[in-house]
Amino acid sequence: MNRVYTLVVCEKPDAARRIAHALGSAKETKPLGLSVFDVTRDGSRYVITSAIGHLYGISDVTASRSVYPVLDLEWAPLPKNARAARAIKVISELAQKASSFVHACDYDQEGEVIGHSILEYACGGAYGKSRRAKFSTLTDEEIQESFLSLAAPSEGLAEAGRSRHMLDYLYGINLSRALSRSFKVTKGGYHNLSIGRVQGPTLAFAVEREFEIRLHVPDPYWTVTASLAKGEKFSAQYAKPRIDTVSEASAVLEGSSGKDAVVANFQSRKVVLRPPTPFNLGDLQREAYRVLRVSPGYTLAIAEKLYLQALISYPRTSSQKLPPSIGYSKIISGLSRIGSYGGLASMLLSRSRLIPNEGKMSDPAHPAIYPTGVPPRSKLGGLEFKVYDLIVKRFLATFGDSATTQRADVSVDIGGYEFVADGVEVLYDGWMVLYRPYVNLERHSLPELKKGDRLDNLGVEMSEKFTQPPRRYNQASLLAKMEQEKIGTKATRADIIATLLKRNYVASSREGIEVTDLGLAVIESMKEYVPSIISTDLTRGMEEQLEKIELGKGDSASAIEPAVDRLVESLSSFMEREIEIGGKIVEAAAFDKNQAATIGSCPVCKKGQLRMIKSWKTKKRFVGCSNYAEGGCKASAPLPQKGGIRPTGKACPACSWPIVGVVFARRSKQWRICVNFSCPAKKR
DNA sequence: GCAAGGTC
Repeated sequence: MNRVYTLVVCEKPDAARRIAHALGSAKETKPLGLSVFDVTRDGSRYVITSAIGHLYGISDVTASRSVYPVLDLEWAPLPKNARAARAIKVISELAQKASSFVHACDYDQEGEVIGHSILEYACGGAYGKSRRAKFSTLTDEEIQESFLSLAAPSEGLAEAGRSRHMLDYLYGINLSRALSRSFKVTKGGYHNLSIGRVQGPTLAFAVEREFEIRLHVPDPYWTVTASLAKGEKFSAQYAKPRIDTVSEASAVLEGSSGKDAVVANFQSRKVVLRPPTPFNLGDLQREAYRVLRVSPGYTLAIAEKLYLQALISYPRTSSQKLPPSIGYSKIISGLSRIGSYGGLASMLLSRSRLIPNEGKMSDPAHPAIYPTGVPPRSKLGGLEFKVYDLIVKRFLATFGDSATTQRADVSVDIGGYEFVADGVEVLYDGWMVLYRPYVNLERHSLPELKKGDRLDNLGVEMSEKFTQPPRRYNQASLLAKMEQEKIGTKATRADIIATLLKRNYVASSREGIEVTDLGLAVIESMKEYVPSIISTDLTRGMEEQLEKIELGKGDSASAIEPAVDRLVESLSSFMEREIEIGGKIVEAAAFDKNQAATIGSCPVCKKGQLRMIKSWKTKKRFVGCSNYAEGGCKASAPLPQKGGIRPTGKACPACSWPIVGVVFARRSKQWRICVNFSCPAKKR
């Protein structure tokens, strides 16, 4: 056997496996549990192994977590990560006998950094002499092609990526420590507070919406609706959709009730609906939330799994474009042999030309998400299949014909008042056939009408309504906002939202995402001392700098040094007033805790509030009175130990103890129980 | 028990 080999470093074990299989028949060994593949192709021997994501990161050389500012940073193996440490050991040993190196991590900024660290620190500074494999999908063809056109590594990209790590660490760690320290010097003890370049603006988006909602004053208005028929029934709205006064609405109602209804105008026109654009990750996450109610984070996890099985292309992409080089007809004929896609695929395969309806967004390293056409090796699980099906049908639909709908508008005169209605009907399905059952089009029909037609007036009604505050963000719409503002990466936006929830800066309720008092207090303190951290400007400025570095027009130091100067200045003014800031944060956290735990007023002492308490001893939760201390009220009651407890604000009619809701799963039915253990209404 | 970014 050839003793000389090229060491191929991939980003993750599954990528190493796919690359090895694409290059030939590989022999696998597992030193320290890490897969290593040995394969010979065209007379060259390759030893292929992988990282497990980042193996190195920035580490703090100071020991204590309550010290800031931290400014001396260095790259080091990730601490407390035994798997990463084992991978470094294996790669270092393989590197010693390697004659050359291939950097085969994902082709993007972060992938460049992952490979750079490994080649520099575990392979004796081999980054500069390594060669880069560039692929955007893990299909055999793309991998083989990438090995035929190995290029020099992108040093600018690596430096830009390393600078990004530095800046985020400097801002994030120092400001998070400043917040936590302000809490500690005020109240003592540690409270885990954090802020960063992405958390800051994301929380600020939710705060802005929170204010809009809290400051909204509902304005009454009235609507008048008529039930009409000509063979087919339909309803029509008074032409002024918002009537400001009850007297005006009553006049319309009186003037139109029981009066002749005559078509004053009828128009219909054709509307062309273009096919949907290919999915980028955000589009997929939003659509999966809309049609499957799957959270953005979970959708990404499923897509990642499908990618590693080579069923779809790289999912962490912002592109909405599908270049012809991916081989449209080959993919579609592949799909025609999978499951029930044969019929849909053959509709497209019979065409002379295939042209996808591309969107505007692009990505430097990857095309939009598309199915590879490779059949699944084993049956896909329920949700996995649903997400795969969504991706396949979206891909097919982008090649479909434009659909045509008929849009009709009618205006009806009823006793001198104008009422309007519209109808939407599909004349030609086009791409919609390919995208069922995910098409989002509301059809409602109108009967065949023409000017002068007399209609049956089946009754007119008026109703009072109130203007509504803007809707709360949910996880999908907040993610969409982050995407729109270009904050975070496609791969981490869902995680950032999870962190805000974990910190209790926001809470997720049935209505959506609500900002807590703690979240408000954190934003207020940052607004005063480091306003840039809650604004998207910080990211914008950083991106500009990084792009220069990537293109070789700037260096890391010139981006980092001025940022450190500004940060140090802000931190010192923050520290000067940390007791005052801490006071507000402590108060807000206490308020939230109290708010969350309060179940209702105490029927025994009639002074205190009943709260949910977790026993130190038994770790079980129960209800106790806030008036318990120093010989106060002893009222208490057990609680179910499983499920979410929701205050209802209602009292039991039989015993006047509070009624709570118990939920066992998201969106499941809420069970309402009286918390009083000896409530007379309970049959025991 | 601190960021944001990878991956498991």
